[in-house]
Amino acid sequence: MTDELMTIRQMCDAFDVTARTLRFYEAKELIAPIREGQKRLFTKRDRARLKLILRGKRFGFSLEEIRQLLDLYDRGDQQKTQLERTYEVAQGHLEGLKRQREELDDAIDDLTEQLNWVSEKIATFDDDNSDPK
Amino acid sequence: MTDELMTIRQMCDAFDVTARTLRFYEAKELIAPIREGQKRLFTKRDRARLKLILRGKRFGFSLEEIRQLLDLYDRGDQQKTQLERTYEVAQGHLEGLKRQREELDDAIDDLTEQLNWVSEKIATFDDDNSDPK
DNA sequence: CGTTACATTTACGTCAACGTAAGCTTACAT
DNA sequence: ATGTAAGCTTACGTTGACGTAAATGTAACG
Repeated sequence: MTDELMTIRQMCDAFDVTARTLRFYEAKELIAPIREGQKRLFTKRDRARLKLILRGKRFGFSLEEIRQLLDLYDRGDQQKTQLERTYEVAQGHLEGLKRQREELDDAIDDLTEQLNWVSEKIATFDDDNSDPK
Repeated sequence: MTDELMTIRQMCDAFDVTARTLRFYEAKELIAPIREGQKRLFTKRDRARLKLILRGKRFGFSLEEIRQLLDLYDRGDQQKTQLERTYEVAQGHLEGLKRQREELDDAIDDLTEQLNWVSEKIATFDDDNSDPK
C-alpha cells in the first residue's frame, strides 16, 4: 500500500538498520529521502540505493567508495563524456569484483580442505575408541 | 635464503603493510613472531596467518572475527571435542562464504547489466553524431 | 487536554584499526 | 666515536561509522 513511500521506521524494519544509520547515510548523501514537513519519506530509489549500500558494506567497501559506485546505478541523463567516464569506472570495479570472486573461491577451497583434514582427524579418534574393552 | 625467518621490514615489503600494523596484529594475538633479543622474527606460520588475515579483511571481516577463524587453520593436536567444535564453526563459516559468493555473483550480474546499459546509451550518442553535416 | 508513539536536530561518545611522534637500543659503517 | 639505519616501546591522535542522550515537534488516541 505504501508502495511508493516508506517512513523511517518501515525502512528500519525492512532493512534491519537503525534510524541513526539512515540519517547518517542521508548526511553523507548516499540517499536523499524527500520531506513531508519535517519527516523523511523514502522512495523506491532510496531503497534500491540502500540495498546496494548494504551489499557494498558486506564486501568491505567504505561508504565513500560506495558513494562513488552508486552513481553508476543512477539515471543516465548525462553527457557522453560523463557516461564514458562512468563506463570506465564501472569496468574497473567489475574487475575488482571478479578478482574478489577468485579470492573467495580460493578461500572456499582452503576451508573445505581444512574441513576434510579435521574430519579425518576426528575419524582417527573414533578408531581409537571403536570396539572398546 | 632467509627462507624460514623474516625481519619486520621484509614482511612489510612482502605483504605491503606497515610495521605498525604487524606490531598491532601481534598485540592482538593474531600473529606471534619469535624474538631475537628485542627484534621480531617472523616465521612461516606467521606468514601463512598474515595472508589469511589480509584475505579476511578484504572480505570485510573484523580482526576479532579473523582471530577466531585463524584457530581453524592451526595445528590439530587437540581433543576430540575441541576438534568437533572446530569442525562445526568452520562449517558455519563455509556456509557464510558460499552465501557471500552468491551475493557476489548477483553483484557481478547487476554491474554487468548496468555496463551494457551504459554502453548502449553511449552508442546512442554515437549515432547522433554519425554521418555528420 | 494530556499522554503516548514516532519523528526531528544537535552534539558529544565510542570502538576498531591503525597513524604518528618521541625517545631509547643495537649493529654496522665511516 | 659517530653517524645512520633499523628496530623497539610508550602513548597520544585520527578516521570511519555509527551509538546515545537531550531537548523538541507533531499526530492521533482516549
